[in-house]
Amino acid sequence: MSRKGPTLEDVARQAGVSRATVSRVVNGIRNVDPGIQELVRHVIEQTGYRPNRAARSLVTQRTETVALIISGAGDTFASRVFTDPFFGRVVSGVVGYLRTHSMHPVLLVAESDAAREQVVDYLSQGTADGALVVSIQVADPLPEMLTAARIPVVLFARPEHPHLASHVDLAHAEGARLAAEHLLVRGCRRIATISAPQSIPAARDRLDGFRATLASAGMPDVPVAEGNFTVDSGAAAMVELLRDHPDVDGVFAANDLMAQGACQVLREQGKRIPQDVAVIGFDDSSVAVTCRPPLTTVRQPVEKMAGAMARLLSEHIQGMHTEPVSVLFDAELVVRDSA
Amino acid sequence: MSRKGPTLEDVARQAGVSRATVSRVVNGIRNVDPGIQELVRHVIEQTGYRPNRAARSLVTQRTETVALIISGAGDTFASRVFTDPFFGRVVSGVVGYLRTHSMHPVLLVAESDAAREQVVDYLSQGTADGALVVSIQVADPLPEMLTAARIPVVLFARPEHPHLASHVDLAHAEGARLAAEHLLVRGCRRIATISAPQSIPAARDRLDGFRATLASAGMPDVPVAEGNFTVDSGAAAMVELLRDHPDVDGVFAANDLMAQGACQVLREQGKRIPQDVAVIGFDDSSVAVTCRPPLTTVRQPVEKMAGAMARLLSEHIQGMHTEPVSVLFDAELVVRDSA
DNA sequence: TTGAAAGCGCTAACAA
DNA sequence: TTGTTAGCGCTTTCAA
Repeated sequence: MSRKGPTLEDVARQAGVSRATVSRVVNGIRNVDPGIQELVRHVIEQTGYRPNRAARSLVTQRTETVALIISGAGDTFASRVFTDPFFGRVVSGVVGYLRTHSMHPVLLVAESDAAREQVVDYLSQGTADGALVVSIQVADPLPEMLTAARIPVVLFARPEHPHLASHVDLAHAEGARLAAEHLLVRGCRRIATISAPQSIPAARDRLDGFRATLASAGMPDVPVAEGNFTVDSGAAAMVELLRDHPDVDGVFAANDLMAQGACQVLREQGKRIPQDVAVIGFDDSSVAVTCRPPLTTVRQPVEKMAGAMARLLSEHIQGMHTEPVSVLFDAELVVRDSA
Repeated sequence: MSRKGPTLEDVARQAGVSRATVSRVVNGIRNVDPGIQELVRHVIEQTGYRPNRAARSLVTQRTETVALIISGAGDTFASRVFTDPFFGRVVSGVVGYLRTHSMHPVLLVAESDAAREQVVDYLSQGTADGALVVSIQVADPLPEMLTAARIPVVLFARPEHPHLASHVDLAHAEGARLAAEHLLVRGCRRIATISAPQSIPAARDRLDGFRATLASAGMPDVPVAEGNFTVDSGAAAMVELLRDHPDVDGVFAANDLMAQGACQVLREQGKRIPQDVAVIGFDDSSVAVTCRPPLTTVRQPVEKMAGAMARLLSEHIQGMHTEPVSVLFDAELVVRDSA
C-alpha cells in the first residue's frame, strides 16, 4: 500500500548535490549552474521524483487549494443546490480559473450552523488558503465567521454589509431595465412581473429596476406575484397573475426556472408565447434553452463572475488587497423566442 | 496576514505536559488520565488550538481528502459536464458520504491527455488519498494511469476491462426491461427506441435489454434511431423515427434529455403523449420532472451510487480490499405522465 | 553559485 | 499512564 516515492534527499544524493540545490531547481529559482540544473532535472526525470505536498505546505504555509463553499439552510439543501444548473456554472467558472493557476477547489457544504462551525474549523487547520462562498441563505453568518478566523474570503453576490468582504455581483437593476425596455419596445402594455423574496438583495434590485423603468414609461403600477425561484412557484405566480389580470401581455420573471413555470401555465391556458403574452426570464441558465419556447432572458455571466471570484481570492491570498474589493458585472439581454 | 495559531507545543507547555500527551487527547487515544485529559482540553479550548493539517499529513501519509475527477474530452467539455444535472447528483452523493466520514472532495477536471498527466502528477504528490473518477469518454486511459501510479481508484460505471478497477454501476439491461414491459402492459404494439452510441457499455446494455424483452414478447424488430444523449439529438432521432414509422405508439429513449427532445417533436407534430405515443426516458434526472408531460422514466439512483463509490474508495484507502470490487445497483421505474 | 543546518508542527515508537 | 526522541520531506536563511 505504501505509495512513497523517492524524496528530495534521494535525488540530491544521486545527483551528488545538496538538498537545497535540488529544491532550487524544482522551484525554478535562478542562481543554479545550468549544468547542474540539467543534471538534477535528469535525475528527477529518471527517478520519477514528485515533491511531497504536505512537507512543502508545512514550511510554506500554502496549500494551493481553496475551498468552494455552498452555504445555506435546510436538510435537503445540498441535493437541491447541486442539481441547480447555477451551481454547475459556478463550479465551471471557478475550476476554469484555478486550473490555469495551479490551484484546486475543495468542495464544502455548510447547510447548518454546526456545519458552518466545522467548515471554519477545517479551514483553520490550514487546509486551504482561502474560501469562495456562495450563499443561498439570506444573512448568512459564514462570511463573518471566516473573516474572524482570518481566512481570506470572496463572496458571490453582495452581502448584507458590502464592506465586510470582497465579492462579485451583477448589476441586477440594469438587467431588469433591459427586460422592461424589451417588453416595451415589443409593444406590451399590460406588463406584470414574477418576483422573488425581497429579503434577497438581488431579487430586490431586479424588482426595483423593473418597476423604475416601467414607471418612467408611464406605467407606475406593475402587478407583482412573488415566487421562490422554483418552476412550481413560477407556475403558481402565473396562475395568480392571470386570475387577477387576464389581459396581461408581458411577464418578467426574476429567474428562468420561474419563467419556465409561467410558460407552462400560459400554454396550458391556451395563450400563445410570445404573441399573446411575452415572457422574459433571468440568468440564461440551461433551462432557458430547453424551455418551450426557448426563453428570452437576461444573461448573468455566472462563469465569468465565478472566475473573477477565484481571481480575487487568489489576489487576496497573495496579499494584494488590504481592503475588501467588489467587482460588478453587466447583464446582457439574450433574445430567443419567448419575447 | 499570518494566520498561525498556537501549536501542539504551546498547548503542551501551558498544560504542563508533553507534546505526546496533547497529541493523544487530540486524537482521542485512550490511556490518558481523565484529569489530564480535561486539563488539556481546557487549554485547547482556551487557546483556540487547531492541529495543523500539513504537519499531520506529513507523518500519517494521509490527507483525508479524495479527488473527484471528471474525465473526458473536448475543450467545451468542462462547461458542458458541469451543467449536466447528472454531475450535480454525483457531487451530491459523494459529498453526502464523505462529510459524515470527515473527508473532503477536491474537484479535478481532466479533459485532455495533458490534463490527465497533470492530474496523475498532482495526486502523486500525495495531495489526496484516492480518486473517484467519472469518465465521460469511452476507453478513458485515466483509470489505468492512476492504478499504475498506485493511487486507489473507484469508477462510476463499468470500464472496458471490469477487472481493472473497482466501480459501481447500474443494471442497465434490467432497467431497459422495466421500460419495455411497461410499454407492453400499456398496450403499445409499435414500439421504437432512441439509443445512444454503442461504444458505451451502458448504452449497449440498455439497447440489448430493451430488445431482448420485446423479442420475447414477439417483437423481434425494433426500430432504432441513435442519439448522443442531448435534447437536440433526441429530437432529431424522433423526427427520423416518425418519418420511417409514422404509426409508432411507444418510444424508449436511453436518457431523459433525449426523451425530452422526443416529446418536443411529438407535440409539435400533434401527437398526444401518452395517448398517441407513450414515451419513457432513463435516469430520472431533473428534466424528467420539468418536462411536459413529466416523464415516466427508469430511475438511476445516482446519489446512492456516488455514495457507494465514496464508501468503496474509503475502504480501499484503508486497505480493506486487495482486489477490485464492483457494486451493482437496481434500476426502478418511475411512472409519471408520459407513459 | 552552492551547502550546512535549522526548523515547519505533528505522530509514533520506545522507554520509563 | 506519560515523556523522550526521532523523524515525516521540504524550504530557507546564513555562510562559505
